[in-house]
Amino acid sequence: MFLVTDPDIACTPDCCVLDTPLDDDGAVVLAAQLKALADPTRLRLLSLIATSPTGDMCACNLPSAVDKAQPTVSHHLSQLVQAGVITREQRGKWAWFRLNPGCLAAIRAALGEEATTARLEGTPT
Amino acid sequence: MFLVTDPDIACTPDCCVLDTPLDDDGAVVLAAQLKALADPTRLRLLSLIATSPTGDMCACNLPSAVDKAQPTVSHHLSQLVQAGVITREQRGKWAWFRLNPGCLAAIRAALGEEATTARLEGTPT
DNA sequence: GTTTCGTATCGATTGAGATCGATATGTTGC
DNA sequence: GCAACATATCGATCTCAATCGATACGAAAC
Repeated sequence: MFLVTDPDIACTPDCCVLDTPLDDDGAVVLAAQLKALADPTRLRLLSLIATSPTGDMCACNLPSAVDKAQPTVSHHLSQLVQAGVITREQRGKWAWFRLNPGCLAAIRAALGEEATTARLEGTPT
Repeated sequence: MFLVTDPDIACTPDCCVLDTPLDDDGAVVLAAQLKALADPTRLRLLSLIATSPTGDMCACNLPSAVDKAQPTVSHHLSQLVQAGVITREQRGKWAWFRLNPGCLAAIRAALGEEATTARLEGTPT
């Protein structure tokens, strides 16, 4: 299994699938990023955290919010943190999570910038 | 398993994880889209097709290009077509594949538009 | 220290998916 | 019709991941 622990590395897939053919290593890294997002429960957790009025969310509220057991939610949150999509902060005995917007932006960039898409569609920029 | 066959449905996850909390159904649809991309071999196939000078690619060249057996490549191409990311066209006995740019754009949109990310980062638009 | 509570880890189960050899399907050319 | 070739499907194997009960870890309160 491919592990990404450094958020700076995790969130800079400095490639775009529409620009140059993806090499093997680049494909593995980007696939790991996408895999972290490609689960309904993780997407819901991410969305709950991202849309929170305060911008962060306590882990204690999440199991009931997504209707999953506490170990399951903890597992998914770890995956999201490891991928760099969210960050974890310990406050007393509670764990709070916050979106790392740059990571999502990097993934979007790897899936093609607006300009590139426009070029492929023949739309003048 | 969740199946998406209609490209129009497949490519319009009309939600954004950063705008409103994702409901269960929306999460399943978006996760299916991302799962189609979350594989190194599929990303390489997608990249090869997207960056081809002519914009399309014959299936006959792909197994050697990604160093996988023909059934494996056929399987992955089917997944990409089913997800709506690429389209298939039969020319004689050859199958040609082409990028569907709108699908990638829709996925990027579901992962947050630039404006939304800027708002979360506090950057004035 | 002990209790209480929140979270992470462990262990087991279950299901999904990546891979490929063998084979079927379909198209072209003879 | 048949032969040759391109692609898809089948079937089996193997690996990985989602889930959750039980339990360990850790912090706060008493």
